[in-house]
Amino acid sequence: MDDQLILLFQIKTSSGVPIYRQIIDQVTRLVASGHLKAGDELPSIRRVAGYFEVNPMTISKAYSLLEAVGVLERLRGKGMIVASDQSSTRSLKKRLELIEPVLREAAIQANQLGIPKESVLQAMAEYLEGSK
Amino acid sequence: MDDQLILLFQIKTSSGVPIYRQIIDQVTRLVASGHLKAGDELPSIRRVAGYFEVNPMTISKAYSLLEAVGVLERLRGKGMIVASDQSSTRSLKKRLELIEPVLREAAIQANQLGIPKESVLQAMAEYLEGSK
Amino acid sequence: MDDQLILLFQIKTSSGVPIYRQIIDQVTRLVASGHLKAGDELPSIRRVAGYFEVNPMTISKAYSLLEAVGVLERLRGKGMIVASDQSSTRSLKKRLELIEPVLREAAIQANQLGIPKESVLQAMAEYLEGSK
Amino acid sequence: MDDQLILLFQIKTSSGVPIYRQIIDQVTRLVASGHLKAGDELPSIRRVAGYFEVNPMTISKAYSLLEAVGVLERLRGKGMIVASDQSSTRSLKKRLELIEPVLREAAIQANQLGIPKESVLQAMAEYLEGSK
DNA sequence: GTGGTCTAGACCACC
DNA sequence: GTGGTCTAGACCACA
Repeated sequence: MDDQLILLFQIKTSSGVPIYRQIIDQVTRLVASGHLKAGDELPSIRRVAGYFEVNPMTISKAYSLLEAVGVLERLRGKGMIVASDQSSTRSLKKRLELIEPVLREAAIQANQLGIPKESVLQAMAEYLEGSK
Repeated sequence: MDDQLILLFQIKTSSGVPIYRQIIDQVTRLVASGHLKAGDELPSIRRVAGYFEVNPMTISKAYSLLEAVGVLERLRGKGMIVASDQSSTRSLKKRLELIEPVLREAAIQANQLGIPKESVLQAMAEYLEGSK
Repeated sequence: MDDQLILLFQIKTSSGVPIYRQIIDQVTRLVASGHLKAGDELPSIRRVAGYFEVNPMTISKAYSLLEAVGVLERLRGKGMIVASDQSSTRSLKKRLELIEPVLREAAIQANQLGIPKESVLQAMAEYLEGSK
Repeated sequence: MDDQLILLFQIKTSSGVPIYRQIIDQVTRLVASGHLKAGDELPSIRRVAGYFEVNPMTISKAYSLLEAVGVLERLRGKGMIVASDQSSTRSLKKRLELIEPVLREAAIQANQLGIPKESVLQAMAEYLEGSK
């Protein structure tokens, strides 16, 4: 497992979202988008914990929950790998479902603020380019 | 202070988001969108608490934080009103700043999922209509 | 009683200090400094309340407390006047005692902030000129 | 977090000033004067509450407001630390701004009492020595 | 271990 | 009537 993968993680210590949640969400998306494929190894708990200077228990919790959901598999003595059956999460439809909540929330807030639809979409388009 | 205003609040107990946060967010948006103007009275802590059957302290916490941020003002012995200087939150630019975080987050997630820009904007457009 | 006197009052509705306290403190200082002398009439409760758009009860409370302390006297059907015996509050020593609390508080805060003595005194000197 | 820090707090129950305000003011000054630096840990809510025999919520309120103002930061599951960006409160100029209100108030009162400038400054100088 | 949230109820100050 | 402050104690989430 090389360091490259660790760099795929983006952890913000003070952002309201709990660290283990950030890990879970990002692994889920990396798998759904195909950046991580069935059988790929994940960086060890110790590596991630050391790299981000967080408690190993926190990473462990994230991995365990991902295992419970069927996204990861535990390989005795080796570590965690992406589970074999990930077919269901690859389709565009499935991926759109994953971002539906945050899109809906954004839409609600925009409407409550009375921001015109065009302005919202324009801003969104910008951010989509910017976060590439 | 009539009942009309209380109806502007939408509180969902146990939706993850703490009650006092829901109040804060809604008042902020009502002010930013112009539904609440400088000098407008807010429903009293006890009224809101009674109406939604929550503890007065919970509402008090929300109002106090809104005062600390400068959105509300206290009228001793009378109640809370919208603070006089709200010029900074009215412009479209300022309102766009208020939803920037959630839009950015949505953009990041979409890109991590590898969803094409057009699909995201299309979905967003739908939700904007839907939440009106 | 002319309007001049009303102008001697400075009421800040939103300053933490209760309105009736502001009235009391200012009358006390006006008497101690000799701006108000024994027998002088004070503006009626209605005038003050009307001028500052506050509840007459608030002004009444302040006058009553000043009467209880012996600073004012009630003249049946006429209003309030400065009490006859005010000799004890006129000396410089007595007046210095009146500002001791606020000076001490300022000194404590300055020391906790580690501000050099000279800077504090210089700032104070400025404000003394400015508030004349 | 050792006991040293708790000793930096001075809480006077029932002195007019609410307990949570006393905490806020003292932390603010400790940070501004450099006694507390960015990253320093604060004594836990439970420790302070236990030490002074006050309700944890009271201390929590103080810490929360200090976080809202940007003086403190939360370390999830660990505690509160002094926020990283405190550059704005360190300079002598900024510290002078912090005591400006109380100095101004003192100046106003002194002038209303007609106390000569020299007497005020002399008294102030004494108190500055006395409160060291 | 840490802080966050909420409740139920008390007492106070102000208007 | 209004909000402010505090208590005592419960339960939860996070590390």
